Amino acid sequence: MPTRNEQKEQRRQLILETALELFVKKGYAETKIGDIAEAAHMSTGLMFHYFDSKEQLYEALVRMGAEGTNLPQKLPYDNPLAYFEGFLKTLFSYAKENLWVFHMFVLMAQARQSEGIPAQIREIAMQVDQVEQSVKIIEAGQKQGYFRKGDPYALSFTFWSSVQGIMEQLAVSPALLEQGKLPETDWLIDIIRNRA
Amino acid sequence: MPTRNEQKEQRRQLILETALELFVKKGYAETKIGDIAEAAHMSTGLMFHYFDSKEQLYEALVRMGAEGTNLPQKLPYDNPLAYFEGFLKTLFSYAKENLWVFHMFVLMAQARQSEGIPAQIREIAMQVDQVEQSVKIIEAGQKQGYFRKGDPYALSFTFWSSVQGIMEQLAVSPALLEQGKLPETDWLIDIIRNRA
DNA sequence: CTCTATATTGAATATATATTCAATGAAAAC
DNA sequence: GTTTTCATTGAATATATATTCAATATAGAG
Repeated sequence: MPTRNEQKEQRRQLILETALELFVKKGYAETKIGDIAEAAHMSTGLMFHYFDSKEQLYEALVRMGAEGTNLPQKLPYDNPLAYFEGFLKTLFSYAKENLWVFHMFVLMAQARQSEGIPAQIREIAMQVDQVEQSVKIIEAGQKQGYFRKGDPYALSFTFWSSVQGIMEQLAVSPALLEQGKLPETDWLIDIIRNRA
Repeated sequence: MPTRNEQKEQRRQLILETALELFVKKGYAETKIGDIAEAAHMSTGLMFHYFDSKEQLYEALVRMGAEGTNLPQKLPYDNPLAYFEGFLKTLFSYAKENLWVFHMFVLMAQARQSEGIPAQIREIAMQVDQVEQSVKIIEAGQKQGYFRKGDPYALSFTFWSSVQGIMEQLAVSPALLEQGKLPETDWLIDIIRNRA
């Protein structure tokens, strides 16, 4: 691959990373194309050489997120609690080294929930819905006694909303990471664990 | 009080409620003055009869929130777990009947965290920080064996981020409320409870 | 009923910002 | 070394939206 193309791809990547961070910190509308350009050390006009519009740039990010943030479908663990625990451990430790993971997690939720995101982009983000994806697992796990009693949807919703809240906080306050203030995965698993 | 003034106050209140809902659903910049006016069934120009600017309207909301969302300072319970449990119960049941409470809770977090909110407004919101306010209570409660072991700040942060995540979700999906999909307070208390 | 204050509107203005574009520079092709 | 392609810029344009304002309607005071 010629250097020219590599350069182009790197530049594109730089824009995506910069935009992701800003979109998460300030929201879609608050983030000006000029802000992104400045943060990426390039002229505003150049942004449009790489992406046709702000909306398309945002869409590119959401598409990346949709590919990467689904829950693994196969359970490599014999009990479903360990599945969630494994997911959290992986998520936290990986994100700690790759801050964009926090940002992406938050961006996807924003794209799903915030009115004012163009409908077609919302739909892409909707495909990734950990709450829905977990309901069946929780339901089955309840019968085996791993999860506490209660509406499976409410349990799933509570668990994932909590994770979401924590990811958001860490996304905007990375200082907490450096100080090792990360939650233990157990603390969160205990939201759904049956401790009878 | 003459009818004229009452009318004015009601109108002002209507604007505040409408703006609160929209600011939470779409964010500060995404919410146009025209949107608020339309949702409140009035002309855009009239908004400026009641508030000098969009920023001042937002500030008025944050000031209201700063007065209302601090944690009660006196513990009317003999054990600190019951304090948090009482707070959550009150919060959820009251918010269920008064949706603006969800919105206000979320708005305050937004104002605190989102860059792109004017600095002086951020500062007002910063005064309300449940995480900081709870650290000492948790620390003391750990010694008495009520709370699990671990960094008190991390525990407080985890608990409140979880609550935050849930409030956000409920603020944008009130349907969950109607379906009774609310979390049990126990599920959240178990994040911090010591179950040795 | 008349007058005054003020609530309300819709259009005008100012400003911010997304987007376009002509010009320039630099790298690759030949 | 010349030509061609494309990255890059900064200024120009278009558009959206906050804010202002002159005009009108309406409610209360006298």
